[in-house]
Amino acid sequence: MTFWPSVVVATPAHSGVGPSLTYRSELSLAPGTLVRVPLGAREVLGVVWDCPATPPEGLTEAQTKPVAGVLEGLPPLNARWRQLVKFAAQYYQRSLGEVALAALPPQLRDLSTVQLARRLKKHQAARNAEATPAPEDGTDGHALSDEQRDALQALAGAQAPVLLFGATGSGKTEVYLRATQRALAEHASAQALVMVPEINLTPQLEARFRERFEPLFGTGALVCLHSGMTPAQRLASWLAAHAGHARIVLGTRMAVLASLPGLRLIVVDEEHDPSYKSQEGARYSARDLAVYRGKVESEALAAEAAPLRAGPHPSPLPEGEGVNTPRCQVVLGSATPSLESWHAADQGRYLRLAMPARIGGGELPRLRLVDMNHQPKGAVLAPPLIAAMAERIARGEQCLVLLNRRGYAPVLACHDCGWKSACPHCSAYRVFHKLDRTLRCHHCGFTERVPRACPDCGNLDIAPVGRGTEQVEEQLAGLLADVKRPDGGPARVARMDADSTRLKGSLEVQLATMHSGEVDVLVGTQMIAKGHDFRRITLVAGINADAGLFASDYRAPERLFALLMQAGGRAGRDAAFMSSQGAASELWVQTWTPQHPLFDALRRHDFPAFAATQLAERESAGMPPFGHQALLRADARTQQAAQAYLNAAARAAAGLPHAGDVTLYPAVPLTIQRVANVERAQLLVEAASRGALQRFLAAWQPVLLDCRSLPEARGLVRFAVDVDPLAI
DNA sequence: AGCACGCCGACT
DNA sequence: GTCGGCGTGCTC
Repeated sequence: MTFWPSVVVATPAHSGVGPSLTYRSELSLAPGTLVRVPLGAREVLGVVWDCPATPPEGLTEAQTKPVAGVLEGLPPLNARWRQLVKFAAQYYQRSLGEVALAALPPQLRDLSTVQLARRLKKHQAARNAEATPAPEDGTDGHALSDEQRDALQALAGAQAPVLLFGATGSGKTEVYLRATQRALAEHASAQALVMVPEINLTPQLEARFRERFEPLFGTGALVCLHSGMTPAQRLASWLAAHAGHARIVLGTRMAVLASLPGLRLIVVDEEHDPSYKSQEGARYSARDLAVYRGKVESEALAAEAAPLRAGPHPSPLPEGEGVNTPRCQVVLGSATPSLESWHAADQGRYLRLAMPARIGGGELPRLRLVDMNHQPKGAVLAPPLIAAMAERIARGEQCLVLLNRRGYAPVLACHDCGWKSACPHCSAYRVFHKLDRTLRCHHCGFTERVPRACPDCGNLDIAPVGRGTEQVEEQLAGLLADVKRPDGGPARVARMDADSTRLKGSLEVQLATMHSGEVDVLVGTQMIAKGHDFRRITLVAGINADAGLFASDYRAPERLFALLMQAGGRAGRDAAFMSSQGAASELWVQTWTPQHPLFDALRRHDFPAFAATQLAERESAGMPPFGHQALLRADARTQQAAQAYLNAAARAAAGLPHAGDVTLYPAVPLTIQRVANVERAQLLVEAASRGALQRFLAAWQPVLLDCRSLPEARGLVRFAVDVDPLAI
């Protein structure tokens, strides 16, 4: 007997290959089976999507090739996973195979069936050797606040995704831990997925989870899944999750697509963070997919449970809507939720649970706004801020200084002829890095040694313009040179950004010097605002915080509010230290627009009020979450070609079904028009509803392929659709 | 995406 | 005379 499995492989939507390819097989292959199949001249990894016993219409035996091999020892990917992948592919306008294969560990693609079998055997042996510890009550010694208790109780009965709106320091992590513990206790094969926005944040959360769950489930029960791991580690983690051996998967956005057959809980920590939106390949939102995945898993669990309860042995549990129905809970946590999630909670689609108070009764930092219009001209740091920092250091407290710019200065310029350190490959300036005397383009990576003199006129007087973290570190060291710590030592300033943490392990080293108190002032980019608990910080300063407010991005206020709230949350986290110091924590913000209403809400720590005003503005402008957007992006050798392609695609859209439900805007160049010698342009699509946008995009897809071959689009390098873009 | 086939410039 | 550039086209 012959079967005709339809197999998805990693061909992109624009390759012209349909959603799947049909092969031949002597065996019936269950949907979700991983196979190796011939494709052109090579052999690739594929996922069986369907396996009928009759060939599809119009396909002869001669046109099909046999399946080359089955990856033995791997259970098939289940129907819920396949539904998630199918939804993601459809929603984000990508091919099924591209999403499916991107969700699998890359090494699975390279390994032969024999190599894989060997690897699986090794893992099994290692697992057998590992002893399962005697179960203990892992919650011993972890008292809950009333708010945490209430939140957990509400969470237990929630039939919708939960938006955990918890202030910085309110103990959201403990809620995640308890929710995980409860979910895992439900069933011997139950699994939990916990996501964080950045790789940097995994180590400390991993430590918390290990400490709590290793005594209960052993060392192999928790695995991490993120792009910072080696291919072998990623494969091992993925296999453990897929086999169900891993009870907890902790990872970044990619983890949302992991195979988790026993999934009962999904936590999305810092759910507002833009890192959850993928910016290349399939541009999915891991947060949105988490919500969808929770729904799919819950429906499957309910369908499984329903016939049991209706069966001959009725459940002794109380009857009623939803009571004790097993489900996969989704928890979105943030102190400054995304407006999308906030709006969903307003509408009752999500259950909002608030934890406004800090653990131990600590106060949130007081806002100190510095009007830079009234400060000495050219001052990077206002004198009152310097004085406040000096005072704190003298008392043995620490300060954080936030500046969203790496390097010494964003531009190097010649005052004589007007030369600037432009990148030859991008429409951007190269950043002056004083430490290694280089000019570096942060967009394409092009790096050169700093010229001794102006390359255009030979003038020796070339100077940095503007300031970055390196320069602020240098200036602060000078300004605080005479300040003494309580131990009599000089104040010490350090810097932490992507440059200082590039080497493996250096992040940990820098965090350790901060924790030990060696460092008094830490200057850094966004990365210092996120997650890290430094107990002696009492002052946080955003020194060029509102630069982003002048950008045209309509999400700028939301992002600034979240950043400042998050940064401020680093201060005064240790209530005992604060009361022993007798000092209040402060969040200093240097701004040229102190009258901005954002700061009023920030002063009151009133996110709900801020969200309400932002949502009102969005509603009147028809912006998300009230309207829905997609971008068509084009990369080309010339800006003209990029725009011509986009405008041709827009013209061709006119006759399409559902075209009347969307608005297409003219093509425009991106803010940074050229990167690595590729010209970039985009076109905005707006619709009143998600459904209308989806229907239009589906109809548009083939047109987008056809338009590539138009004469005016000559020079087009690639195009991509970005559904629900974060920036337009 | 890969990888082939295919037609034009600098090297043994 | 070949090696190799990347432009077009196909993959069950």
